[in-house]
Amino acid sequence: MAKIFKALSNQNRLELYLKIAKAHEASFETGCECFVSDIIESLNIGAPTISHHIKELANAELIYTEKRGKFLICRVNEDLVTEVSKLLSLQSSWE
Amino acid sequence: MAKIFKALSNQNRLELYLKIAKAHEASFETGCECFVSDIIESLNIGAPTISHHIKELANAELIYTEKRGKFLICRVNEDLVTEVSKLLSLQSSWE
DNA sequence: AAATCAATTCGAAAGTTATCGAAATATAAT
DNA sequence: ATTATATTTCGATAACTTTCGAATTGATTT
Repeated sequence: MAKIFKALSNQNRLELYLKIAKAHEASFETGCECFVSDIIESLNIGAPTISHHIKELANAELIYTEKRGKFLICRVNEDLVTEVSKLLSLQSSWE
Repeated sequence: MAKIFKALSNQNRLELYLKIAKAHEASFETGCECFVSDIIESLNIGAPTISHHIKELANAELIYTEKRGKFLICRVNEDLVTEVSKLLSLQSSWE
């Protein structure tokens, strides 16, 4: 569980995740996909770093990735986010 | 926000937080308090490290601390946890 | 087949973090 | 007053992270 928090603990990685989540939302009807190449421009870090961050998000299972041609597609793992959310909600439901 | 996740991204620190939360729950009627000295024994790290971790949790505003005599009392900041939980819930409410 | 484009791998630099033991501080108990 | 207890500060070290540029791979376009 700490692993999941760790994946979101870096500013750029959190933004990356939120962008994937947002793209997910925007393209819901077209299949919930997100191309990394679109994201690279909007974050102020290089492609190798993004590649590394994506791997960490995927490793924490916060996102799923899939190679399509020369592009990489990212989708959020909604179930996991729901779980984390539930754990935290539990923590604050005692009053 | 990444700061909050970072505070929970270390295994020992997360356990520490959960113990504080749990003690909080258990001692609700007696004032929602938690003594650090009780926790030290159950985690496998030294007192200086615990002191450091507590400072980080407090710095992220996940907990409040208060010195009572020679003891330190920790309380969880329920509002903040609720906020994080809400943010995450939003992320997974698109379907 | 050559050029282009997206992404990855590699190696390195700089910065941050977790943890420790020893010493210090502050409060409480004897 | 001395001793014991809880926590903090300090300095050090080892491990980890973020980020980069250069080189590489794999796929598409020309």
